[in-house]
Amino acid sequence: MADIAALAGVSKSTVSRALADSPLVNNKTKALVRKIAKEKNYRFNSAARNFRTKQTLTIAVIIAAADDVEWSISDPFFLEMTAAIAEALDQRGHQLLLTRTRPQQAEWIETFIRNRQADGVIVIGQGSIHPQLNELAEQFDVLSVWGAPVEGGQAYALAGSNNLQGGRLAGEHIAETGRKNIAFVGYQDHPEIASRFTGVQQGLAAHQLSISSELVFGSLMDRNTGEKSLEQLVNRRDEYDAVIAASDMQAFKVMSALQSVGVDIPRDVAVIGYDDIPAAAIYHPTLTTIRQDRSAGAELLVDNLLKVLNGKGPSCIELEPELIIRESAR
Amino acid sequence: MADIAALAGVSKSTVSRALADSPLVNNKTKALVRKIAKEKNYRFNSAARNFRTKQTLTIAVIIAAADDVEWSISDPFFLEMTAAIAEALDQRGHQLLLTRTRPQQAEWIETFIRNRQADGVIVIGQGSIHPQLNELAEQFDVLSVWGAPVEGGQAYALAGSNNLQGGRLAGEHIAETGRKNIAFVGYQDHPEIASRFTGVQQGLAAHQLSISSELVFGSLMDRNTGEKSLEQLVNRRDEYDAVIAASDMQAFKVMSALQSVGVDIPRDVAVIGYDDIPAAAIYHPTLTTIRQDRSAGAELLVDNLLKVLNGKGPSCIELEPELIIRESAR
DNA sequence: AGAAAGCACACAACCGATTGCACATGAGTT
DNA sequence: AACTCATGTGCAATCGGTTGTGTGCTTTCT
Repeated sequence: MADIAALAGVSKSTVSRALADSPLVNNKTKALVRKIAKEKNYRFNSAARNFRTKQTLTIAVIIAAADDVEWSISDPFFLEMTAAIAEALDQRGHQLLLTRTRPQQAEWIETFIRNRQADGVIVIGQGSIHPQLNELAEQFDVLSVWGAPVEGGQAYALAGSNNLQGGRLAGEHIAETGRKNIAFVGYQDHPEIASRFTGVQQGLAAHQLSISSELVFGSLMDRNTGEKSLEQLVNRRDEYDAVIAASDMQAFKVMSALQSVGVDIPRDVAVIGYDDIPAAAIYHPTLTTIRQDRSAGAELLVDNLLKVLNGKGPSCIELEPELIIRESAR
Repeated sequence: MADIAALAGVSKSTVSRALADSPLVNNKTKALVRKIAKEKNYRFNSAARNFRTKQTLTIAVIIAAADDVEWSISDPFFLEMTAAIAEALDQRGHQLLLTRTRPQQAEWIETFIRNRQADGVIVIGQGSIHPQLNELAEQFDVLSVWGAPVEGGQAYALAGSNNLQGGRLAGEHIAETGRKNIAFVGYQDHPEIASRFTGVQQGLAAHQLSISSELVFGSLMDRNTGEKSLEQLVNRRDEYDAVIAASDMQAFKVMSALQSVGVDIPRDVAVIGYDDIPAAAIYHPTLTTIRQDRSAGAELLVDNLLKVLNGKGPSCIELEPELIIRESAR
């Protein structure tokens, strides 16, 4: 930058301002400086800039893994959400720092914020760590979370799909296809899943149906109990004619397990997932599911975060999910 | 840091050295400084550190999307590889900056290197952009790529699975199951896929089989021609009794399309994929595939990069792939 | 005992940009 | 003609660590 200044016959400050398009600089000077900078192929040093401005234009993204689920591989939905966030951040001139810190571990956020490695943090998957997130949000206003509203509210910015509505869509649709005995699969202690479950119940209730408590199963993704849940689900296969799963990945597991024992999907058992990951359209049969718009969600997460970083209070927005009817339940 | 220095009754430099565990500092002083730093909950400012040391301990990861394929969503394998790289980097004390720049676009690398946002770059998926990568590697020694060796060598560090061997495993296995008429699906102009194809041919040749040129199809993931390729593949379904796909995602597409027209997998047609993404074990039928060890691959990519950054020449290492026999072809 | 060597620490420069403030110039006003 | 004001530019401090060099003290050796 000093070189550019010398070449242009001006001072460093003028170069800095010219490059930053400051109104303090004469247009002619500005043009000259820029021309020289371009010729000399000048690149600003972002380490220096970050240092001076105390902003990194970088956002840390954490895929929240509960201790009981494997990190990252747990669900392609999270990975794709991450990709969508990368895109949204990029459009707004920010970078994405992907981290594998487990948010349950204390101090994690300090690594990013107090060390000034990132300006803010996006957490994908609120899972069952709401309390920790809330505590952090009260200390640092730098948090944007994908998940579901929690009773009593949350101190962090929240974005998510309307899980209640999503569940309702699934419940109503399955009822409309004439199914009577519905099973549900998923973590009950995740706010998102709990809402979906409630929604499903409401949707079924609208058609005078309900879910028997024996047909409610824990998450198939759970490292410890997943295997057992799946086994039970298969054993009781004569007791239901439809399964509503809390995620597409779980729906796949359900279908695969049932198909292996000769159950025909959807003739014998209909299956509905949640997320609409790309594989849902490829599986055989193709999967009926509730779509969460990842791009819109990502933009929401990012915009929420930027608002929080600008000192505005945390917002809480839900996206309307959409029922995608495919072969597995129609 | 100045505060810590004052509290400890020493100078900033001593604090810095104490925290960095420098041998220049007396152990007692070191302990004292650390104790105070801990008490005061001191966090170093990494912006300042990066600025001064000219290293960021950050590595940019680029998922190389060809122009003809959608970014990121193209294949979960890449996303999972990214997650594995995050883990490997983390273990080595580095951060992962996820970027969506398309490497075809000139200047992309300068953004990261000359701006000092990242120390090095890992490219996942060499695709058909070897020439651009090579040119960049000659300018900057900061590149580590997942892909396959290219005729004439490459100036960048390369890691990948032994695609020739992987193809061979697939070819031999399919021959051993008694299949006679084999179809192949995948981008021929990607070095990785080309090697796999050659391997398949070799594996088949060992059993006096070969692939008819009409049964070689382009990638099903291609935005423009993918649809058409799949259609042709389905139309010619009586001409083959096995399909070897260049990736699991393509194998899923094949199975799904064939199943939709009443083809039984594996009775009528056997299918083999490549990658062994998690969904391969869940699809019905479960997918026989060639596993690429993502963790090992990620570590290789990272170690290669760190070597290059330390001034050692670019290495080129191939991992041995593994045949995973499941229901779709046995 | 005096010199050389070694240890522990302090001083201050430095990294490269940004930015508050001072200053110069020229235009506009009274 | 003197004064105000706006505009454009330069000076120098600053961000918070790291590190080369210098210095005082202690230990060791001849």
